[in-house]
Amino acid sequence: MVKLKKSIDKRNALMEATISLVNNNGFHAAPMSKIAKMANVSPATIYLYFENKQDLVNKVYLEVKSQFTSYAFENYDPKLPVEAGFEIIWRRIADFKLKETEEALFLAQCDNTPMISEDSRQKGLVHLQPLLDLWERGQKEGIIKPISPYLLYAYTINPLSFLMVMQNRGAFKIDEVDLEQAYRAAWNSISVPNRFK
Amino acid sequence: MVKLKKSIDKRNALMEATISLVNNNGFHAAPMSKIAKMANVSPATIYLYFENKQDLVNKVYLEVKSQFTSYAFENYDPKLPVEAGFEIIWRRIADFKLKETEEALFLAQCDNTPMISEDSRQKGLVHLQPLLDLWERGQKEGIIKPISPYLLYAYTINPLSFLMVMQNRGAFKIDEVDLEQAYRAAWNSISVPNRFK
DNA sequence: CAAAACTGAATGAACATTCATTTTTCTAAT
DNA sequence: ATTAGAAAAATGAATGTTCATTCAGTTTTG
Repeated sequence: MVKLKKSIDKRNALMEATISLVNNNGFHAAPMSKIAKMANVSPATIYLYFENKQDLVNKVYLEVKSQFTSYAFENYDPKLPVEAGFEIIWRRIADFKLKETEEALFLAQCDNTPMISEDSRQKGLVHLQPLLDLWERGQKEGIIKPISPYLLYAYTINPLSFLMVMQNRGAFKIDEVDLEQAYRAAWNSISVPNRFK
Repeated sequence: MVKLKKSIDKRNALMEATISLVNNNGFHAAPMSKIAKMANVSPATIYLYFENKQDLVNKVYLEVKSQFTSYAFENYDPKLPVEAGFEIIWRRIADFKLKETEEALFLAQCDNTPMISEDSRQKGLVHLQPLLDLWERGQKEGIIKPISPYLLYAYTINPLSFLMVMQNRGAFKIDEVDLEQAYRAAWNSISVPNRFK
């Protein structure tokens, strides 16, 4: 696509409309016509900014994923000790999932749809590297269990997605106490037990 | 719908076709016409067994969910001590998710689609009660942390879904060692730490 | 031969995408 | 500064496809 100086506002409105509609009732409930209407734009205009629906959704995905990782590492310093660094990142991720619900919910919707290409998923993961590096350092120092990063992710980050979705579905409400307990659970699951602490 | 003595074989074939097609590429890729073709049946025949697509999918969901819970509690005895009982259930669930991949994947697909009604979700949860009871008993005995069952689920069962999906996506392969580590992570996250054990 | 089960083709709605025009913005010559 | 007119943006309606569901008729079963 040739670089054009089209209105960035319209592009943003389209992306936000996409997020909002997908959140509301899944990809199923986000036809191009509705997206256009919500963004106050003609359906045909979408195709000036995006190649097609796949392209639109994947672009939104990458944009939101990037917001997510920026947020997660905002006040992380790789020179911090392992446990402190982990807690900072974990709490930022929790914040994002519980406060930026629109964005977090959209990402959760994307996790399971074939609308997102393998390529986009791969790209979306790249910016998570600082967390993987931290874990590796923790393992070298004998603080974090020597297990696959997939396991580390499954037991520390993924539960937050589940809790966020449940909270959004109205099943229950996460308060400060729950969050504290969730952090303890996450850390206990991946840290090397130390009975002499 | 009036009770008819229609062939149970056709009904089963339709359910299996649904699972297979949904797994292959999401609900998006499972049109009634394809489901019918895969079950060697006319599209019109589906409507002799199910009211409509929603009904079909929800019935399959409840059926598979029920298979899942039967499997999970197959050799569980509520009189077992808490930790032993938990380990038995956890390992059965892990087995189901990692060996009965067709069924487990289908359930994961269902977790995020608006095609499944709130009512069906509710019904699907009912048979999980023995696990909730076990957790409650563990909490009374001071063995399991006094935290919300949603947290307990998020940190012990949900990670298995994540790992299953990742394995199915080819991202990595769970071996015996991973499984052992996963169990330790799950138990460590919810059990009351005991430094004198 | 009647009731039940089943069928392929037809119907109509929803949707992504394109197209022929119109509207807006930009440029540069007066 | 103004404005002609070219380029860029935007549009609503049209197109063609896919799909769930229905219907009129056929086949199977008891």
